[in-house]
Amino acid sequence: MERKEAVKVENFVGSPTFSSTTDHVQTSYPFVQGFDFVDDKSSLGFMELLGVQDFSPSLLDMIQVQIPSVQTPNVQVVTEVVESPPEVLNQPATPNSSTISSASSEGLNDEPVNKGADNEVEEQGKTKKESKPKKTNQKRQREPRFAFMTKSEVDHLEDGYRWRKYGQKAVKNSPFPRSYYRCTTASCNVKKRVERSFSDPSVVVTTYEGQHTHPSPVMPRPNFTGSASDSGFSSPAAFAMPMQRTLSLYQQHQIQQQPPFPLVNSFSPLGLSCNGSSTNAASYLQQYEKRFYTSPGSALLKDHGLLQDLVPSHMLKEE
DNA sequence: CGTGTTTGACCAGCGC
DNA sequence: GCGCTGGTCAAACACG
Repeated sequence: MERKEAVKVENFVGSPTFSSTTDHVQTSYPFVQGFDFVDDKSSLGFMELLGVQDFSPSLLDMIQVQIPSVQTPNVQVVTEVVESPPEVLNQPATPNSSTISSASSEGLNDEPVNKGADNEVEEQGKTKKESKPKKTNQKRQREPRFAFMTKSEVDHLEDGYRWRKYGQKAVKNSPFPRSYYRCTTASCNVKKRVERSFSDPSVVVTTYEGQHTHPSPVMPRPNFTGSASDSGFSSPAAFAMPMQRTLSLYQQHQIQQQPPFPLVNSFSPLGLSCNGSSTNAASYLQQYEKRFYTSPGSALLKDHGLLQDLVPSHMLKEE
């Protein structure tokens, strides 16, 4: 099954069908409200999962951007930053600034998190019942999460990392199940959830949680100076995550001197260091901006986690 | 044999 | 307290 998907991903990347263009690519940033398919309760489950509750239409309008297609892949991405508790999101949003977000206390603690998956694994030779002295008085803490929508036939999009599926649950009011994946690399507890939009079955919603503590194990570091030909990719891991779109858009905004949203999260949701207590979307943006614009080539090459794994090298080359 | 998926059961959080 | 739901575990299974 998974293998079949992998094959499909390859086709997804390289096939002429995929490279054919659509009229536009719609990209929404970076609030949950950006999920324009959220129009019923079925999707709310996901929104709740993301910890967002306010779905203001006006905000939605504000953050949605449509850009004309220029070599636009048939992909729709809605990038999203979800790293804040709802109360933080309710902060007055300045239209120009990246509204978004904000500091998230959630999951950014240095404190060891009692997540059932990590260290617990070793101790879990015992029965499940007697172990799991999980959270005591503290609420469950989560890593910052980043979600984006991708218009794709396949549910599990290749992103250069290796994932192990550890669960699948039916989503309330949705015919499509949600799959849970964990990074297979030891000591890396990045997780991701994949589900298909109920309203638009062609849209896959992927939510990443946590940060990779390692480079992509699948894709050899591409040589951005020309390793990837125009004809294809040497690795399936070079899946052309529509991030490229956001990058372009980001640059557009730069040119227009219009403070963009923290698209940085859409480039590399997990590749940035966000271990600070004051981490927020804006600071992500600043971080990325700094790295990207001070040394575009090297910054991208160096360590952008998903970015360099998701964005085809020939795309980056163009940037 | 190693790796990954499937799937039922379990657990915690939350609302009532 | 109870029921619902999301998230996770882990045994069984499939596959190369």
